[in-house]
Amino acid sequence: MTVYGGSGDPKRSLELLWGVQEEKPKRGPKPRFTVDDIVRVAIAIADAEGLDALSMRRVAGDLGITAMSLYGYVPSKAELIDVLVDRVVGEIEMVEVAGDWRAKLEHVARENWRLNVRHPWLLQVSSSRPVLGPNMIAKYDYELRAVNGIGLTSIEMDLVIGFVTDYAHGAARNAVEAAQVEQRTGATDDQWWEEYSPLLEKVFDAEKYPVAAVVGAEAGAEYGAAVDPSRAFEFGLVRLLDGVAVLVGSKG
Amino acid sequence: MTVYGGSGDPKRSLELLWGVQEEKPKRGPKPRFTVDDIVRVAIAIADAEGLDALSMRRVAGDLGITAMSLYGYVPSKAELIDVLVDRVVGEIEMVEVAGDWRAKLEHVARENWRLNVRHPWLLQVSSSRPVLGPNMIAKYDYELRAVNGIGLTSIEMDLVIGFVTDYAHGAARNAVEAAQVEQRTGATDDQWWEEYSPLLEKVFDAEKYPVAAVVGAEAGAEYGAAVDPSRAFEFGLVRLLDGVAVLVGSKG
DNA sequence: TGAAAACTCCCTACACCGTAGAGTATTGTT
DNA sequence: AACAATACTCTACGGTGTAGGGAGTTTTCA
Repeated sequence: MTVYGGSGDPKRSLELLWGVQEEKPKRGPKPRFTVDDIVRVAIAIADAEGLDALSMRRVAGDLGITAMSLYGYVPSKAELIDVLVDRVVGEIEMVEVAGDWRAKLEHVARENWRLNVRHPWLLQVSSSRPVLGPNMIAKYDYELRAVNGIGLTSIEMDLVIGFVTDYAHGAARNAVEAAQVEQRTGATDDQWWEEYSPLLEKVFDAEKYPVAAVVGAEAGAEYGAAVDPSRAFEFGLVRLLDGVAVLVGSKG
Repeated sequence: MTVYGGSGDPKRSLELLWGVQEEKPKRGPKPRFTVDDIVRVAIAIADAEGLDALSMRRVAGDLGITAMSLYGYVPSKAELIDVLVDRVVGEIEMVEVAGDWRAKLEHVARENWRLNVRHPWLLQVSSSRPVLGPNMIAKYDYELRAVNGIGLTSIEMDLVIGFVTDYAHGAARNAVEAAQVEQRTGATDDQWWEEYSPLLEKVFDAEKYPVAAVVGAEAGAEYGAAVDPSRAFEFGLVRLLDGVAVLVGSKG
């Protein structure tokens, strides 16, 4: 279900990511493709149809070769995914944001949100022991600079960045799932609720759960759905920055 | 990869969850098991070996029957997972916490964290349009009561609870992945880093990324690893509650 | 100018997955 | 005893990642 990055040979993954080339082969037929071709096709598949659709057979098929031929370019699927991740991480807009740390940090959160919404399959790739490709490192440095020189220790800087990026990932996950659920089930939120609510009313005891009854009803009416992920992101972002502000303020 | 809850027939799922029984059959052989037996076995498998190991064949095998026999109890795997989720959600400790909203909200966050760490496969089940079983509803009501009567609107209460639970889920996800990566790769963080760092040093340009170099080194030394998810959770929890406090304070 | 080496790519196979469809065994009712 | 209803099994399909071995193509060296 969840796919794991960094599972393959770290050496080979790093070589792929940083373009370190062992001396290239002299004899034998020329490869028809490059790793770059494969990565491009793979990202297209994952973006359009999700990580479930990204199989070795599918990638190979789109290139016009067989699954096993890919193993001449890439040691296994795990390393391929490592490369995909670092590739799209490079899409993060790493501009110098005018203003204070808060403006910069907000931009960091929004860029992380955007990245994950644009490439939802990223949310399914585990990030423990990530393979540190060039774009991943550039991103880490860029994000740290948002909170550099405002009185935080290195540890605090690292924790704050983790806090912000994790939040953005979680919020993006909710947004992506909400967007996909309609397509997956073939029913809009309205249609779903129309079928679901009469069934639920038979079993839900509004007297036993008065708070849930009131809040659930009001929230549903306000959102026009069970949840509104985009609004939740904006709401949480303010709380989050307020919370960091308390920390920063305590250093002054 | 990600598994989707609530994909099956909502009617049948709700019946399973709320124990609504169609009149039970008179003729034919007695069922050997109950849905409860199946759920218990399935949770044991998922807890011990993850959601990937939870196949219909595996559950059936553990019960001593064949995969297809399960379809007499449960319409499909999707509904089974719906039931699993509501079942473990019932483990949340819904006690009246002494103190103010902050103490209550902290308890909510910790219980969500604990639940997801204890049943890591929960993190792989999509939560859009969740099937609202009895335990899910009880949890929602319980959590809302933590922020009831402190001047927030219904919408704000809903958003705050979403903010807190989403945070706990994300933090738990990191903790679970960090714990699993060692088992999965057969290498401790130390071993991994010993093999990885010399390779990375060849490609990492400390002059190009001075902030990342300093912070990464200090953080690594402090944690004794690349990350410390438990510490990150505690750190973020304080920021998060501080941020909510700003909102609550503005209502006073 | 062969022959051999090196390389890319294909084919087959394995053990899994969820579940459709059809068949069999067991039980209760008439 | 006959029949109906149910529980369960068996087989099959199209999918997964990738191991192993063979086929075909290009370059190098004698």
